[in-house]
Amino acid sequence: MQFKLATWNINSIRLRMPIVLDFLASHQPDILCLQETKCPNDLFPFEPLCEAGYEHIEIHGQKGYHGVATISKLPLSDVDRRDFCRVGDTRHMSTLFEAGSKKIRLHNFYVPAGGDEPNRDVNPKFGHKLDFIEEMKEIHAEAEAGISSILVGDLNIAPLENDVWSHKQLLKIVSHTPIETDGLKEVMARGAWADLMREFTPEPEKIYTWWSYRAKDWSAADKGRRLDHIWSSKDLSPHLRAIEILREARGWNQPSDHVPVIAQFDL
DNA sequence: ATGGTTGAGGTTCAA
Repeated sequence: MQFKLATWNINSIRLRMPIVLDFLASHQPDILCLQETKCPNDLFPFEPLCEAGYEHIEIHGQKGYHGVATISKLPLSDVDRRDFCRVGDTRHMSTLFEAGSKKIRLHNFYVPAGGDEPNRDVNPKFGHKLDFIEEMKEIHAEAEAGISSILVGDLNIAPLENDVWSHKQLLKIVSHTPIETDGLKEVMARGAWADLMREFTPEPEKIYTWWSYRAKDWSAADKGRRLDHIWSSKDLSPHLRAIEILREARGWNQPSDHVPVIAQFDL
């Protein structure tokens, strides 16, 4: 079967509902993972999503900040909401689903942005980010016998040189500092994860999923970064058919600063 | 070197 999975940092699900519904109608992913829903659980807009054909929805939200949601046409089970760094943030949720002959554990992550100063001695938010990455090293793609894994989300790190508009100019900018990029590569190596976006589009081609709101003309300047990721256990790599980064979504009405990334599999 | 924009939910913080 064809299986289509999307991930998108939505920066407020309630404000963004019109473009979420447009996106679901036009691209019809089987599962959409959202980050930064910024929505308390009791205010989550279940009804319009159910009406759009997404009857299986799991959420992990809080008031004002963070928040992840996994919105699915397929049944979701065995939901796990893990409190990384034990600070009470809603930054992770994993679910289990079946597609074709595969059972798949799906991790949905929103990694801390880390503030402006890349020094944990003066910036506790950067320390939190590094601690979060350290804890992510425990997440293994082959953790459960007979179950494949996919990990998606806004990881707030652009690990490779061509994941940013200028490697040299961003080396001291949070999201592309060596301590972060090395840390994320170690998460991938230890957990036996495959970087599906880069398997489909190898370096040196530049790929971005985020453009700042602060640019005068985001598209002309094109100072993007690849902060959103789709990883999988290595058994799923041969089943990948396509990756699509929906750059046009950055130009939609009242856009998020991140765009959806879609992976298509033949399972 | 600095400022630029957006969102939530208040009169500022986080991104």
